[in-house]
Amino acid sequence: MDTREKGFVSAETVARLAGVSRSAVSRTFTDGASVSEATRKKVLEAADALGYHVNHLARGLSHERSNIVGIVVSEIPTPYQARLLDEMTRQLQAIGKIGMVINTTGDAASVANALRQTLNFRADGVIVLSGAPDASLIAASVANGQRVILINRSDLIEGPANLAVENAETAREAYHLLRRAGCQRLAVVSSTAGTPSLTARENAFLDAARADGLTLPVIKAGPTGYAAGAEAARQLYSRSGGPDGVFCVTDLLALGFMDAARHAFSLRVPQDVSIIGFDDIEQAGWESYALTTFRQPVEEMVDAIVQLLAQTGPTTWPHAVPPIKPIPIWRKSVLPRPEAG
Amino acid sequence: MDTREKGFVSAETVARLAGVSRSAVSRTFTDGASVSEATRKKVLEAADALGYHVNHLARGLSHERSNIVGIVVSEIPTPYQARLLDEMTRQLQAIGKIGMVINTTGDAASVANALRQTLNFRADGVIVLSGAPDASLIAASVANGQRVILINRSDLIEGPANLAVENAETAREAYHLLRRAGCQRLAVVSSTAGTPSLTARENAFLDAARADGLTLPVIKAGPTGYAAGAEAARQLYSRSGGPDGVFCVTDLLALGFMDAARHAFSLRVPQDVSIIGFDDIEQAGWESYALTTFRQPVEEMVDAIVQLLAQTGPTTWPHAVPPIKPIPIWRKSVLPRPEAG
DNA sequence: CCAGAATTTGCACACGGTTGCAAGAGACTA
DNA sequence: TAGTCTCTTGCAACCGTGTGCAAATTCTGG
Repeated sequence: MDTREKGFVSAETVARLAGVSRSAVSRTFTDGASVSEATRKKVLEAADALGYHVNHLARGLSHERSNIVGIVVSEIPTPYQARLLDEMTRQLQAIGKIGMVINTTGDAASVANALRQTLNFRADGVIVLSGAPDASLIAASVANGQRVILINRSDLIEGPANLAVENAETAREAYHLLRRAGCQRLAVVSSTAGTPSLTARENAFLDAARADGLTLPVIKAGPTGYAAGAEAARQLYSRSGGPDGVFCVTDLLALGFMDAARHAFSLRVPQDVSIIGFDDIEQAGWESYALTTFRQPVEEMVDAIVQLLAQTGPTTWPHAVPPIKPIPIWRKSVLPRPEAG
Repeated sequence: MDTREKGFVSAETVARLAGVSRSAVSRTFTDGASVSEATRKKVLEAADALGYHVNHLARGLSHERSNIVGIVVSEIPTPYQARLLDEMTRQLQAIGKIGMVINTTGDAASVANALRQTLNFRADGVIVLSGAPDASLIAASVANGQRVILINRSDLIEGPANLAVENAETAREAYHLLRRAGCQRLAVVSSTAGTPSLTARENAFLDAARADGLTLPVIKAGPTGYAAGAEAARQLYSRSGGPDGVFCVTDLLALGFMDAARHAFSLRVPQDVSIIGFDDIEQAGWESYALTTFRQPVEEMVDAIVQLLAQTGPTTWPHAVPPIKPIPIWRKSVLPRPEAG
């Protein structure tokens, strides 16, 4: 071994051991730099012996890219968020970048802090999965040359790209699915979280119903998915005339709703009530639920984002990235169309 | 606004605008440095006008701490992992550090790469949640002064801290719980993933049974939790004499097992079969499952880890951090003791 | 108003890399 | 052998920040 006791080893040390200049070491580890095969070999051997690893922080100083991408997120244990985070870190690594996740509570101050962190670390870009960042702060990020990508934030600010899912169209489709299944008394279940996506789904469903002359109850029984869904069922079925068709703006809400409807009110799904969700989280496919829902094509979404991040060039885009279209997944929580039975 | 068009603004620029030296700017943003109130004010105003943010990469160069902590993980969408990741990022932020997550496939090469990344970014420490890192690579990390914390890796290497959960003791407790519930034909359900934790639980349960003169079937029907659990049930019940008491080394396995037992074989839980899990993921508490299980005290675990990371001083510890004790959570998937009924 | 103490400020170097530039080393041709 | 061309190599400047040291300024007390 060597005599070094603590701290990281630098290119200087490697250079001395290999008997070359510090530049030679640098070039050995820089793609496309000019080094002879002989010195490269000497350098690699010395580096290996000393356990040398290029300092990316220092590299990021002179180079303009840090290869760090900030991911601003909240409620990581939520299946949908976790899935997104998984795909995101994986694909970022595939293009040589690394994700720095910043866990927020979702409120403005917390998100502001998160954005500041990404600026402090000179991140190449920020992906905002949750929370509604202040417009001025986003402007600051963009002004500093940072790429900002918002997911499903409806704020129309110039500069950041906004990856949108077709919430409204899909909610309308959900409405017609339930109608065609023969449902008469519809209801919408949402949560008090009130993110732009959820509100968009809610409103589109209500609008479609209004076009048919119906006004529907909307229940928001709490902030978190499963519990709020269960509570919504309790409220809706505690008196007679409960719905026979329910659109839950989130799969988690749907699963909670289904469990409460079945166990607290002995309702059968879909015979007594048809339930339709949104997201297609893994649990929606479990045998106890077999939830009919709309899949968010996470892989495709992340792919679109990562491509934006990968390209070099201008750091602002027209914020109209083509919206992503969820895919209907038929399982067993919605009655088949009468004529199709 | 200002005339700067692209790129980040540096302390130099702020200094010029404020009419002070660059040192003054640096000191304004350094805790405990000596600056007069007047210049601090001038600097802060200029910084605000320009959108200046201290460059943590540069700061980490001279300073010994980067405030980055690597988190090596795989299968993020798994509820248990997601929960751990959530708590980890949250608590790291609370002590002023930031988590850089590296998503691995779990195999040796992938983990090796992950560790190299943390060295490249001069992370203050690495937390390895999954995968079995090569001993030599860990040694390299430790030699470079990086704190390494392994979670539930049984490898006894000098240097890294190893946070252990009492897998064996808890599995033994599970065995006695099932026996006291009156179960006669026991089985163990595990996965082909074969991580040290899972194997430890498996073996301890089998050993306890062997002490009673029993030999038990162990089914490993696949790598991923839910599907492997369901498949295990299919294998065990496809011929007569299936178990009336099952220990699933993971909650996900238990939920899959339960679903298949109920829906494919019309078995009642717990009347026909008692099922006990491990982890206490959120879904275990859902009404459809009401799984009796052992909770891993994630918050407490992460707290222990973060405390190790927070302290300054030597970068190696005696690897005997006091092991964490899971807490039994009684729900409805195990028969109550006969005499207690 | 002055000496001395206390505080603030700027200079210059360090941190660990990258890179333009010019000089050096071979290789090839005439 | 000289001349030209190509490939390597080292020097030195730079990226943006922290900080020891000495000079400059302000404050305090007489």
